Amino acid sequence: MTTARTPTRNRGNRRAEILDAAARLFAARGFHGVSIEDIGAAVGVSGPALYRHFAGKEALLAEMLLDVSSRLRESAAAVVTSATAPAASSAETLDALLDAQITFALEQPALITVHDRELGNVPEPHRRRIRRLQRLYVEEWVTVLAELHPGCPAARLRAATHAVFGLLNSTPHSAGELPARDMRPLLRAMARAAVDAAVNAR
Amino acid sequence: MTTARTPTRNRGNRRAEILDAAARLFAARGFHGVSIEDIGAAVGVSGPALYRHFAGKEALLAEMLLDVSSRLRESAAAVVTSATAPAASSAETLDALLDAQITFALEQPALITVHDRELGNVPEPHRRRIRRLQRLYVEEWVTVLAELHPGCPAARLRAATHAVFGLLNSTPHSAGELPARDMRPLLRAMARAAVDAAVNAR
DNA sequence: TCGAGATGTTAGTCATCGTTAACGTAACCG
DNA sequence: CGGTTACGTTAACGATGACTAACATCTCGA
Repeated sequence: MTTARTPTRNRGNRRAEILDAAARLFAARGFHGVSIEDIGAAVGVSGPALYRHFAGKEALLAEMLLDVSSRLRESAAAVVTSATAPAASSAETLDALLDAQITFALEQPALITVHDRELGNVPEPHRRRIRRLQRLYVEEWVTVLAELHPGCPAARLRAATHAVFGLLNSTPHSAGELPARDMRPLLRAMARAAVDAAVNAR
Repeated sequence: MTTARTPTRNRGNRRAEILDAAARLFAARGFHGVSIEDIGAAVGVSGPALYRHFAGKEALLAEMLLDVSSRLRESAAAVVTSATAPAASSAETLDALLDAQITFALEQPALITVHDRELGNVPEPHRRRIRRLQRLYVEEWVTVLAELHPGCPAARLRAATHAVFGLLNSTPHSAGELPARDMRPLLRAMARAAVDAAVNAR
């Protein structure tokens, strides 16, 4: 519990440390169920110290969600654009998208949880930007799925995408059931099968 | 918007009306993001009137979750026991479980949402009972899945069950994307495929 | 008719919470 | 050195919110 390490402590890490602790707390008890004092205590400082790093509680949440949604979106964009150069099959691109999302869900369950629960608590300037990024991320998936099965209406593909996210983001609920080593292939297999079933019309 | 109908108004309905409104509000803004005043306003009375019907805010939540989890559990028990009499295949039993859960998710999205987010806010006497019912519900599924593929370890089946719940409960997120008429078969197909993929070892 | 019970209302309480203010201190830089 | 910057502290302030108290009203059964 001795927090100090060097006289000049963890310099830029405080912000990240706070964001990390806040994510876990928000995921566990919800945005309004966590106080500024709680977050401070989780990183070893107390209360109003957070205002040295963030403009306020909502700003903290906004930055957190903005970071998550842009990271997701960027990872998807990277996968898709890098795949267009060679004649990569849409199926392979989809697998890459799946793997990226699975990695994120397994490594950052708290962030994933907060990301799809707490958007409503972000004030309006940033709210729109986050929604936009989320929409772009979904559309990335929809585009790939559309190539996989051109006849399928976009609404159905969107619904299927959300369903797959629901499946993959269930990770926090089954925490501890299965080690990540087994969880990853299980989720991959289930998600792939679900996507195929959705895309192959009935 | 004229709320009165007969002089002797909706007698026993007030409680149900309150629970319904509270479920929607909790789903949208989280337990701590909703005030007693908000819930009262949603049913046309104001504030402390709720204490004529519930002991408090937490008691209201407890009753809501207890009701949901026992209804789910009962529906699953009914499906399973009614299926054992004839030589119903496990696959058919699983389909019945799936359909029941899909119906619930499509008809009561708010309840489903609150059910897997807000357990942490239920005080301890009831918390245990709700957890117990949830566990029994999951075990009902696991039992059926185990018959479907005896070699599969129970932990894997449990994880798969949670993943399927995640898929089916994604309904609130894709609200409006697709009409329920199309949503139901889509969810059914995706869930069935996901279950098969999970159970057939790799 | 009248008293009881069920169901509201408004006004107040007490705790909690987000945020600001005022103040320390240690490192760095001229 | 001396002063700025970065980062903390504790003490308030104001708002909100859960819950209680005191007080109507309406329906109904004896």
